[in-house]
Amino acid sequence: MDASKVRQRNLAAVLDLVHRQRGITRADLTRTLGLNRSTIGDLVSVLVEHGWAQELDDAPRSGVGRPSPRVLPCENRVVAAINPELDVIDIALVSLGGAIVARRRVPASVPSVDETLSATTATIRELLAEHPDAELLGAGIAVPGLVRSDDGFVRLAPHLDWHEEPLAARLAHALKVPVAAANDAHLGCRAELSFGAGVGARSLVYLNGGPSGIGGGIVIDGRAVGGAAGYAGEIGHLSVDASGPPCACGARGCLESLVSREALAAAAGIAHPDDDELEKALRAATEREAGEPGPVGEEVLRQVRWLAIALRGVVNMLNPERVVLGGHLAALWSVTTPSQRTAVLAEALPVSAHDVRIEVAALGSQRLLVGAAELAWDALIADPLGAFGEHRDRMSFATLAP
Amino acid sequence: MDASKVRQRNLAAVLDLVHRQRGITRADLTRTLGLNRSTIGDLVSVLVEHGWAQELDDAPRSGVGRPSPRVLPCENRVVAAINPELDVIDIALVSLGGAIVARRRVPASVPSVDETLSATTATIRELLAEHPDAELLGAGIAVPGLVRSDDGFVRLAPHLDWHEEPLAARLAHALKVPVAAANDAHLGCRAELSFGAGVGARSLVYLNGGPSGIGGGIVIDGRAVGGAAGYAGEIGHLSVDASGPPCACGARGCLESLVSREALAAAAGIAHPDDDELEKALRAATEREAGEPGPVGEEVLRQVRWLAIALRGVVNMLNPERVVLGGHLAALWSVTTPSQRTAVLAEALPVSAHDVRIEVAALGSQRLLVGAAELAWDALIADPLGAFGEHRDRMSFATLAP
DNA sequence: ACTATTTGTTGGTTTAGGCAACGTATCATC
DNA sequence: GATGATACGTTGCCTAAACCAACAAATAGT
Repeated sequence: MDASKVRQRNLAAVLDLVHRQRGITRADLTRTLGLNRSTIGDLVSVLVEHGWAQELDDAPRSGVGRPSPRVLPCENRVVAAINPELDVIDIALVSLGGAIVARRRVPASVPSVDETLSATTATIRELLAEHPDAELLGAGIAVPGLVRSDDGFVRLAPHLDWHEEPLAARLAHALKVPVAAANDAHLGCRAELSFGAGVGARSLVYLNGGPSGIGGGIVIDGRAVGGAAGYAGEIGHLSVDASGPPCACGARGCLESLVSREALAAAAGIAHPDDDELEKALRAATEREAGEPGPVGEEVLRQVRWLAIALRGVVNMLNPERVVLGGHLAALWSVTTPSQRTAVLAEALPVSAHDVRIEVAALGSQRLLVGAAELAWDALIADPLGAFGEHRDRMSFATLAP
Repeated sequence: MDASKVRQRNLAAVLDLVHRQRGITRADLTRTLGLNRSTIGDLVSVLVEHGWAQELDDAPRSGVGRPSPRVLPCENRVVAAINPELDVIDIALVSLGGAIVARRRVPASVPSVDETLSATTATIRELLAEHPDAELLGAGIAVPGLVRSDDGFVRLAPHLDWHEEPLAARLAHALKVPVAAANDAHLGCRAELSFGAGVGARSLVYLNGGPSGIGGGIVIDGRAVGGAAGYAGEIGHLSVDASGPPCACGARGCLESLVSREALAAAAGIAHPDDDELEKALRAATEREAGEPGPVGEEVLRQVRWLAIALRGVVNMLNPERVVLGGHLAALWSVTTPSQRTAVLAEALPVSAHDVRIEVAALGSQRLLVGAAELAWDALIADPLGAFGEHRDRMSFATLAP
């Protein structure tokens, strides 16, 4: 830890706040980081010089004293965010500050890696052409599968039928910018942590119900948990019923084989709904059933009970500050009654259960793109000077195996 | 992050290595920390001046070049480690470097907090009198119960019948040194991480089978996970069988109600064994039964299967690098066959299961004392100059509520 | 207008890590 | 055992960067 490392950390800390708060006054930076006024001034001016931030004097006059200028992220700096799905490749440019600058959903049908890469690079080039100011600095990919965190190598994406693909390295090769990849639920978690229902939490557990099952992400001490190789967070494969039905993973009674989108949709009488449709249908059905226990209410209750077993285990193990539910778990949660909700953690250890807030994810359909962008920003924000300047060539690209 | 904080961090990093490696050459410090030779020399000399370390020229001649002196922890600096149990209060002085300097097991019978505190302070005074060189710098308490990490406040220790006790604050008041307290399984985990089966692991999960159930500890990125308030790690209350027997915690089918010391001991035909006796009895019984499935082998198999369900969940959720089993879980593991062992993670996600090492805890009956000492050392090592020198009075004691 | 308050700005100070040159202890070879 | 190569400790100087104090600027309230 020498002086230049200190500089790098402090610059990163300032830029991170500017990014996550989407603008913050210098006075607030001073208070939050505990550094001297003059140091903050210096750090901000370095960031401005290097094109990361701009200062604006639109201070919201908030009391006596000289107004503090707001430091805003430079929005022409963007990263690409990619989320390949079964029927579409979702691609966006996301600016510093987490705003989606441009987005395109490219139709596809269980795209191969080759198809995904060519569609992605072409689309990103188009989007960049339409936004000539935008400066592409990196990219992040949200993959519905197991991704090695070191190098963004896709071990397995079952629904896309991808196996052992050096995805990040190949896209980095094509785009000539650093590319990172991670599991989609991880990145949903990252997005909610930075800009959604997880803002401010130091420890949280995120559970996402997606078409391909239940995934999740874990945050401890403000940092996403990857585990030894990046595969952490597979909460869908927590066992909740030893004698339950077999799961695709080979085990029995996994959470995701008992709490499923399909069963909910079937009970509500609709097929292949998106999250909003599902929630609307569930809400309508439960209102229709009113107090009486009908088939939808029963399915909801059944699923909530299985979810409760998993949440109890997670809360007992990790004592998180917050639990965030996304996808069909958010739909499920939104139609539960207050008494059902309190019952969910009634059997968890009281000391841990008492202060947990269970919340519904906030970012909707932008979540995975924002999360993928966060992943890409991470490396850039961690070293605001390293990404440019004289040693750009020494930058760590994900490398393609020969 | 100003210059003095950098100094503090670097001093802490050096001292931490000296402590955990129980001595390390200056050359190795240089390589490990990536600092300049002259800086390491300076840092070490500061630590020596302040009485934390000593340099010895007993270099294990290991090649050409000028030999590097070894930096050793000063072993007269000690912390007290306390572990109240049902029938005994285990008390020790533990030196920097993690060696137990003196230990006394004070008989007791479900001691109250008052009894524990008076016996503890008296015993520590005796031990200090017997070791006039020893300089007491702090204390750590391993409590079989739920402890708030902020201030070492015991929320509940069911088997001792302690409720809402400001334990650390009261002992700090009596001893006039900073005192920390934490859950015993947490501290077992800390001990194994620093000096036992977890050395070198960046992420590990520790499961301990004790007389009062199954506790645990989680390490992510080399740091113990406390959760929002310090109650994380209660892996014994992970549900493994939705329709299982009721647990004392109010839920059903918790791991610790299906995998228990009592059932193992009963099957082996002994009462109230300690860990070693249990392992010996199990080993003898399984050898006696040889290949044939006897009652002991069946109980072992049954418990291993429940354990496997919990471990599968933990591995899928956290993707740890290592799993360490202690207490009766170590005994259980040590009598399993190779095929039973491979079956344990056979149904976990292969990417996560593939690289996990399952190991048996290494520190035996010293574990909790060493872990409690680690907790006490943490605060001291983090600020080697702060604990002494001019601002000793500004030191953060756990304070007793008025 | 005047004061109190908060914040940005500037120039000098201090802290501590890096660096290069030099001294020193060991090993291998002749 | 001299000699050279190697690795490491030691010393003095250099520099990066955060802090500090004094001053300037901009606001709110009287």
